[in-house]
Amino acid sequence: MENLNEIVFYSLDKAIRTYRQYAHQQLTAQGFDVTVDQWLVLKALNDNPDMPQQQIAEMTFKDYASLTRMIELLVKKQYLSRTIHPQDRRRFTLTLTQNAHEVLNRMQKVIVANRKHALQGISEAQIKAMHETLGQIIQNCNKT
Amino acid sequence: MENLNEIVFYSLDKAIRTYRQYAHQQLTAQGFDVTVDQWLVLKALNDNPDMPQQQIAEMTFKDYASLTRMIELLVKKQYLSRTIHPQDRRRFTLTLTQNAHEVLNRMQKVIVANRKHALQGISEAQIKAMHETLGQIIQNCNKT
DNA sequence: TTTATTATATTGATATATCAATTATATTTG
DNA sequence: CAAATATAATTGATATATCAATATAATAAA
Repeated sequence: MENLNEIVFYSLDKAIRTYRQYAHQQLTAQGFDVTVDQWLVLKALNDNPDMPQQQIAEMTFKDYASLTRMIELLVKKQYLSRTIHPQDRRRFTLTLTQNAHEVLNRMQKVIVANRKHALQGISEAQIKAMHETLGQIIQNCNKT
Repeated sequence: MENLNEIVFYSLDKAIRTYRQYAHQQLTAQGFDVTVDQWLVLKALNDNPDMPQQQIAEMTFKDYASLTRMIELLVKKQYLSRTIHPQDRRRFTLTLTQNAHEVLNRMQKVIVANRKHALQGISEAQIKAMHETLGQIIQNCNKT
């Protein structure tokens, strides 16, 4: 019991990696060329149209630099269009293309199915408990 | 309550990222030039001297290709020495240098403190429950 | 024993993570 | 208004993740 604390972070790491692998496999198997991370960014941009990139980055748990590069990629893939922001010329207005909307719609079913698959046999109560524990860990690690 | 399932993976992701950031900060603050991942690989190699890289990779949840590159780095940093395996010339024997042993010893205290910090205010029972839930997720995602 | 197959590890290409430095623009302050 | 400061985003350098392809050696099959 003494070393239980010591390995829970490995399980955490392993669980999220295993889930990501599974989710990615399902998506590519269905012919989507959007990664889980790219999906997350598109979703966040879609739900928060006029939000600065930095806040999108925080919302998606991504580094600013990473986000910049992901956005470049999504523009190149023609899922995003980037125009200068009318009020603040340091910023950009990022708009999802029609193509992006279609892909998001088609992906939704797979995403939901992935989560359901990953949570098979786990009760709402367990999920809630884990959620709370994770919240505590996040809080702890944000303190010095 | 309906969308609880849908966000637990974000919390998972966020928790492990936040923990890694915290752990990394603590290590660099104490002057260590070994990342958490590198530490994990050194530890695994130390505990399993004659194990093939593929198994080390599985044990550390790393991709084979990633591991190859991490090992290169660790050799360059003079934490590992690499010699051809006497029984199987496709393989290498990886040995920790004296320097690596010393660093591992000195890091141990910080690593343990990091985990303790991250788990403040969380009971053994909660940790155990989370551990089980994570195990179930891992199992689920390893099935088709 | 030669060939085919399998196993071990590396390499290349691309995506993401992180830190530090930089550019461009806005805002504040003197 | 001009200088200092702050903000938004990008860029560079390095580390890691992932997939596909390759090289080399070991083993199995013909």
